[in-house]
Amino acid sequence: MPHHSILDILPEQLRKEAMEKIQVMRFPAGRILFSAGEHCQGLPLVLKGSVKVQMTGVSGHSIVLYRMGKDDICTLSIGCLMTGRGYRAEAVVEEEGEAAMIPRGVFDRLMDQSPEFRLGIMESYGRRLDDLMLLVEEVAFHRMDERLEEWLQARASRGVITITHQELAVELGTAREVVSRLLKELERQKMVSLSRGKIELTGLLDSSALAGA
Amino acid sequence: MPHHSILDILPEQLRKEAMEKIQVMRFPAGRILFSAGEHCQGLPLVLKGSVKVQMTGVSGHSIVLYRMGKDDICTLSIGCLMTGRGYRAEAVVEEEGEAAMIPRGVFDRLMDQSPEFRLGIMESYGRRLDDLMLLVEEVAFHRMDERLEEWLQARASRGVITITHQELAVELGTAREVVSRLLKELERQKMVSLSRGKIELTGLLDSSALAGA
DNA sequence: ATAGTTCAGTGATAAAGTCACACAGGAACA
DNA sequence: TGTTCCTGTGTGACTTTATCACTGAACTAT
Repeated sequence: MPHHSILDILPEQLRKEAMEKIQVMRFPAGRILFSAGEHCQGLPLVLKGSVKVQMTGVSGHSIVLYRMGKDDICTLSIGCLMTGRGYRAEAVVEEEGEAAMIPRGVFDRLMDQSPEFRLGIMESYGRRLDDLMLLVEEVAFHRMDERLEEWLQARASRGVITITHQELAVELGTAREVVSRLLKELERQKMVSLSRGKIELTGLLDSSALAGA
Repeated sequence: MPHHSILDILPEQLRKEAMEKIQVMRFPAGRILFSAGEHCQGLPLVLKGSVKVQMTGVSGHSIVLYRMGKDDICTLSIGCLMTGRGYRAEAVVEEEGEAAMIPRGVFDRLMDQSPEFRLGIMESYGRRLDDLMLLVEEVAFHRMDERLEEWLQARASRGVITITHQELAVELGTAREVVSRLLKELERQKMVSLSRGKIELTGLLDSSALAGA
């Protein structure tokens, strides 16, 4: 493996000590790591898979804030741990994977002893800040039809996406009806073909066709 | 003073070493600390006054992301320093004040040697994350008229606010025309009275009247 | 006073969000 | 093999917000 987890690059002595107190847990897709209002039980460091973090507004509408992948530590949890306040958002496993649950004491010790670990934490924070700033800009200033098309293209590894309009609305932070209408318009333009719970990219949006051509 | 700067609580030896390499600078209101695209020249730690951070979208519209106050370190700068990439946003001094410019080496040393400093940094990051998450929720799900009223009330220390509609539009991440129309409607409802560059709170919005009563 | 600049107001139109409801596709079950 | 139920989708009507294109008002400098 060319890539090591942030825990693997610790000095041997420190690593051994840490690993004794860290539990590694497997998470199936769909598993909720924490919900809004709950209190922090330890810092999840994602080792494999991906987790999406979303929040629900007073209106009851939700929006996906960002995703965590390999070597991301949950910066939200750090904040909750420090302040003792509950989570403001919810974390849901998207691709099954595993995470190391780091207890507070170990976290403090690693921050104290390892420059590499510190760097990893700062990078996680940096990514989160960047993600959120970009999201604010998107939500505030970009048109919904463009955002939808971009989202579809970004996930178009295969030509078919399995998702409901409601879930897609949460991804974009809008209402289900808006997504349904925009998708219908894309279908009229022969860019997608729709069926229950499924979106097939067909026209200019279908990058897999281009790759295969 | 009951409150000490994060630098004051460092152990004496460390503090002396650090202060030798840290420049304290005064900033007048309106002064731009950094602009989008620029590269990081050092980490500003706000000692006094306040700084607003705003970003401009491709469309040319801007939005205020968050504000920094006493003891906030510019988390955006940490990220820029680490990755070597340019700033994505712009920082403007709002209330004149002063900031300590911490060079990279000193920052690394303080992170290594001082748990108190580390805690301060993590708290700054936590606040930023919180601010941005709340902002996303606001922008995505709240109505503009409510957001405008809340903004006005939050700043209504005195009954008069000195701001142009354009500046207010940037605060809320919308267009100047929208602000003008909503304000005009508030004026019809006797909540405010408008004049060039000035908004006077008069009706239910005027908390200073309540306090004085 | 005059010219130039910044601010504010407003109509027309397009995009997006809300509300209310109809209907379609599957799953479960009799 | 229907019938029932649930979830997902489509759509009309209406409101709110964004955009475009102007007009005119208020201040500034000469």
